[in-house]
Amino acid sequence: MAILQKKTLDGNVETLILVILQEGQSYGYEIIQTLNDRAAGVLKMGEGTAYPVLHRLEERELIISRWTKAQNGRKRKYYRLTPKGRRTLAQNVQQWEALVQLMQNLLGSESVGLSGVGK
Amino acid sequence: MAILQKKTLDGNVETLILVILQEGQSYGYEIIQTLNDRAAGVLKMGEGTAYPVLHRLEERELIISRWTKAQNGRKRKYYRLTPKGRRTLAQNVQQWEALVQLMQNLLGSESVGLSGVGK
DNA sequence: TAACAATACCTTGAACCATAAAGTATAGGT
DNA sequence: ACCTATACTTTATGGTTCAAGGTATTGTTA
Repeated sequence: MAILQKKTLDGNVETLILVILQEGQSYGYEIIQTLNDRAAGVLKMGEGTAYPVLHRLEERELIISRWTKAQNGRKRKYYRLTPKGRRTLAQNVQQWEALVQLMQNLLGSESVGLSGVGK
Repeated sequence: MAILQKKTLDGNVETLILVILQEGQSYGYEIIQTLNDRAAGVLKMGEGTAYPVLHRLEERELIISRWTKAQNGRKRKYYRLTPKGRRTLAQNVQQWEALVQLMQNLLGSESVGLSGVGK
């Protein structure tokens, strides 16, 4: 059960968060849980990673926030995508797909992985 | 024809170079050309990116170098994988595959990309 | 022959990113 | 009274890519 290391994840956290928000508004704490849940053990994103990214995204106007008071009495900062954020997400996905193609292109020919990594 | 941005590529240059070297020994200048050729316009890696990575890889003993004098009279520093490098490559590939699964998992449900990125 | 392009290496500085760690605050349960 | 879970924040650190600038040699072209 490989846990994704920092360098593997590098550059994709932004996209991951945008994807979650594309499915509907959410707040930091929930976004982290959603991601870690859906990643099924592969990902353990901490708050120190997610919150700075959210702030960066808002500064770039890809998302906007709104403070709310939840039924449980807690304050939550809900985020949702802006049109600009939607466009950026689509571009990120294109970048991702280009990278996948490149990597598959290079990894494909040789039988790398799948062997030789015994404990 | 999307050109891979820095952040997209982040963390994968090491793997890319290890893959090339797994196919046989090579030297910096040639590795760069090979990668850019095979990337077919998606990647334009510069020397300032590749050489530091090669030095880092050698320091970590994932590759070893050997100076040679080529037929054209030029000096080349040939690199080849060490067993440790081979293991690391295999691990990197595993990490990559885990990331691909995660991303596909999250991107799959919604129709992201493929539209909305005009011009 | 002088100039240039291609080959081949190197280093430095800036910018960016993920992350651990430490901190604040509140609600609810034991 | 204490602890856990929820919820947000900031700072400091280390790692990465990359543009830019630099050296040196070979072969080609004006």
